[in-house]
Amino acid sequence: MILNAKHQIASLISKATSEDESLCFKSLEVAQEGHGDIASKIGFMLAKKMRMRPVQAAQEVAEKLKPHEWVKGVEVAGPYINFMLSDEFYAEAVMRILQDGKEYGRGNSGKRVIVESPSVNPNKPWHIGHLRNALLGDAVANLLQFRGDHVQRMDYIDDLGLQVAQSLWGYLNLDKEIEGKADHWIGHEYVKVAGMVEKDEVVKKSAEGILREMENGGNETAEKARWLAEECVKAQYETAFNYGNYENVLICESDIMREIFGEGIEKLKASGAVTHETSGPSKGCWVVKLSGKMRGMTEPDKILIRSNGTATYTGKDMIFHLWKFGKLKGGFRYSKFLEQPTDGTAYITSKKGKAMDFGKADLVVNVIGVEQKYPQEVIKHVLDVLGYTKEAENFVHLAYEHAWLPEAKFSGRKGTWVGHTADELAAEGKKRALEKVKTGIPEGERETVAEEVAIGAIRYAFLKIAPEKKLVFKWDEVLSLEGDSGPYLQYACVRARRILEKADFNEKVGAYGFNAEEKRLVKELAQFPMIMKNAAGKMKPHLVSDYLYSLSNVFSKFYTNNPVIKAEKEEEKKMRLAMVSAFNNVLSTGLGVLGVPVPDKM
RNA sequence: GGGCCCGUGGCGCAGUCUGGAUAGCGCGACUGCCUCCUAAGUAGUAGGUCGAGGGUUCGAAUCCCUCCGGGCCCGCCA
Repeated sequence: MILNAKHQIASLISKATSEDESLCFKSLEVAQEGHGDIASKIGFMLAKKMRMRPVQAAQEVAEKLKPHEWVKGVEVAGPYINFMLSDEFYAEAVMRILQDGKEYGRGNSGKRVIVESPSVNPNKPWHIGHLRNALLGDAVANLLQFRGDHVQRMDYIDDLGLQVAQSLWGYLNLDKEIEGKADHWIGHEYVKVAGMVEKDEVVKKSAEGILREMENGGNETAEKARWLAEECVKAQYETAFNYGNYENVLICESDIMREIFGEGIEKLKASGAVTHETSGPSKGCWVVKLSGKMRGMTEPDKILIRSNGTATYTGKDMIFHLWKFGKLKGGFRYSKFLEQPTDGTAYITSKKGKAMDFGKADLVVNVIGVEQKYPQEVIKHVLDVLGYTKEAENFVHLAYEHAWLPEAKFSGRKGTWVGHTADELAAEGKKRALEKVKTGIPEGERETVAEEVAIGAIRYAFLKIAPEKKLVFKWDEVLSLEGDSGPYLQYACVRARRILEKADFNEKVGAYGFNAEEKRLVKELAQFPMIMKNAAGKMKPHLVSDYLYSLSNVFSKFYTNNPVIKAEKEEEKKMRLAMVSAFNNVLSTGLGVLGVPVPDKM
């Protein structure tokens, strides 16, 4: 709605100045406190052209402005023109939100999008670094869905890694039975075996033998490895579900190798983009020549196929991306993996299964650590070389900085994740929240409330900071229940809902004179569509967090000083109820995108 | 050697893309506010050379250049 107001005002300025409407629009911003509602810096922009100083230019323009029902007043403040919006605008803004309901601010872009996340190796539980990836991926997927994209949440499972082979070696030779939660068990097993491998050449060779069998496929060891990997992923998904995450499809590396790799590599070879080296350091390899085309690298080539005929990680990923963009004829078959509590079935690539409509994306978003920036750029570059210019543009590496502990970085091999897994974080959060839950809440509901508060606090803590920011992990900050935190937003939402429960609300509201705090609230609400569109375009959930926090802040101030149910006049009560309902609508939608749950009470 | 990211009150951040009015917020510290819709709230006080220096501009935290500090990357690992 604030956009509509800006367009109206741009039109007024355009008529007054005969300047292009888009230029006038560009001069507008949502004003800060004390400078009206919408401010124009058109004075600066036209000063030179009009051969006067900005202050005079603003004065000239202001005098020629025609009235509009949404504009109550115009004030020239030095070089700025400040517009005060009318009660009619505010009333209409509130009604618009109520009419649109859940659809308010939603787009209809209709793009096919793949969001790849979190792609955690299937040999350990999620630690807080993986959690950051998963939450970012989930929130970005939600944001794009809100924009109207058709989103495939895709999880890449590296079931052919040495880590899985080593864990399997431990399973076969040491313990033979999974105890407790599979991801934790496998994680410990891996630490144990990795330690042995360092000292014991026989173990090392044995584990490497397992890896070879896995890569060859079609044997009992490979089946077993796949089974173990899936057990681990299922356990990791328990963690995911606890945090409210879900996936649509899991793509296993073993299936990439079996189903699409051959076609992909032939395509690359035939395209001429990949060449076979007959001399030099990369003799016998298939490489992409990058000399002079990519900055920041010493070696001019990137090897996709090694001289022994096997594929590098980048080689596999390259072909995976040809598939993601629908550039291969072949594809996968899928079978059901898990029924998810939040959003239906997750499918996994498999030998049998059925064909399904995954892939063929217009836009690919990879949520991957910043340390993989270079191989990701290689893929983007090769797409471009292959003539897939549009696809190269629509290949996005959403890089995030890692989260680590004050004392050390996480290492799967060394087991530094022990005591700092996403599971333990949720448990600790719940414990802390339980201490704060009001005694007035019945015993049976306290656990649920504490869980929702904890998950909300953690999700918000991760999502409120920009992904490129390093995150040195401190329990107290992530589990904060006050101030700029998840529970603050939940609390505002709960208070709003309680008011709505206690009062009869009829959407028909007559003419009304808004006070300053009411205007602030409505103005904030009216910016929601603009904020969401911007956040989706940039794929930055923290812009949503920021907005929702300041919205809740404005609501809290409104709440403190403006009684709703006990409002003095009937019109006042009606309009305030409408505002509270609009606030509840916007905040609930926004929290939904962030995946922050709202408890019934707190 | 080259490339990318970060540097904003004691601590943690937003704002930088798209330059504008006294640089916002949270934590921590201090002082107030619950006979009134949930005080996980709210009102206020103290605390800042926006890493440094130059440049562009009527105007720079924001754009350009140089430098400093921290991190990541430049593999026939993934």
